[in-house]
Amino acid sequence: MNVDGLRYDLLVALKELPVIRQRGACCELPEVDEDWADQTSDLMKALADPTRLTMMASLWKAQAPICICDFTAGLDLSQPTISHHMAKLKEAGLVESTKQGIWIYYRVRADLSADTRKLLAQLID
Amino acid sequence: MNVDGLRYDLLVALKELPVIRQRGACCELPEVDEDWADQTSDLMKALADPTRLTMMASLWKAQAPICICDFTAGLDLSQPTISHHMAKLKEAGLVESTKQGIWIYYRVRADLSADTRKLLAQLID
DNA sequence: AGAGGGCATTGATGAATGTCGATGGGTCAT
DNA sequence: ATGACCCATCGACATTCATCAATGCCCTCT
Repeated sequence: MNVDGLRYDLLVALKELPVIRQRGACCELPEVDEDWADQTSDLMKALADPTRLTMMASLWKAQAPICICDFTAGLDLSQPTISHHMAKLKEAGLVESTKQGIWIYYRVRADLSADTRKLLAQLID
Repeated sequence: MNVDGLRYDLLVALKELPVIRQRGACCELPEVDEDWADQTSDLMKALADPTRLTMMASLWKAQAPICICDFTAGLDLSQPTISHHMAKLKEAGLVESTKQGIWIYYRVRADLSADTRKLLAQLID
């Protein structure tokens, strides 16, 4: 059954289908802040790797500083690669480090925003 | 002031610092599920792009199907690029599509897990 | 049937990314 | 001071990714 070229069963299937569309005519999109998209995608990029996610989850669960050497020993990757991934987490503002003799301890950044903390909790817990 | 080669101010700064460490000795890491890391990083990768985040936020806010042509008209990218990004969101299981005449409408997947919904709400709202 | 619009797919290209070996700076024990 | 250990940086390489032009399929209107 057709009415103006639209099938009613699909109209039902599509909740709140926009207006009857005409060729070449487009609708407006909801406003999405460009800066938000850029910043949030940067955060997602920092977490878009299994190794970094594992590191972040370890630090989150430990609630305490962890030495880089523990990651180097525990994860099956070379030391430069571990260092590189941790540097990315640091660059993203997710972790901070403290030197302790010959060791360097990393921890979840103390002044992380509440939003970011909720996000991590939602991801990891 | 030094005691056993450790400075007290750093001990204070580092809550719950692990045991006094010896050279060559490493500690155990909190358990992090490997499958969780792989799956979650895949989800992060799907969201690790400003364009895809904008699309996802539009669909999330609209709470209704949106025609691809609206994204093509609204975002400053070529039609194949828009199509490519939407295909990635679909492959990640975040959106679903319905054909409607010559148009294709996308929406947030109806059977999205509660966890993923919470994550998106945390990100977008 | 023919024309034209909407969208996915393909192929190509430049940029970004993950990984490692080699190197170097810094710290501690001998 | 010398050696050993920890870690970051550099250079190189292979892979992945974002992007676009060209193409083709499907749908609708005439």
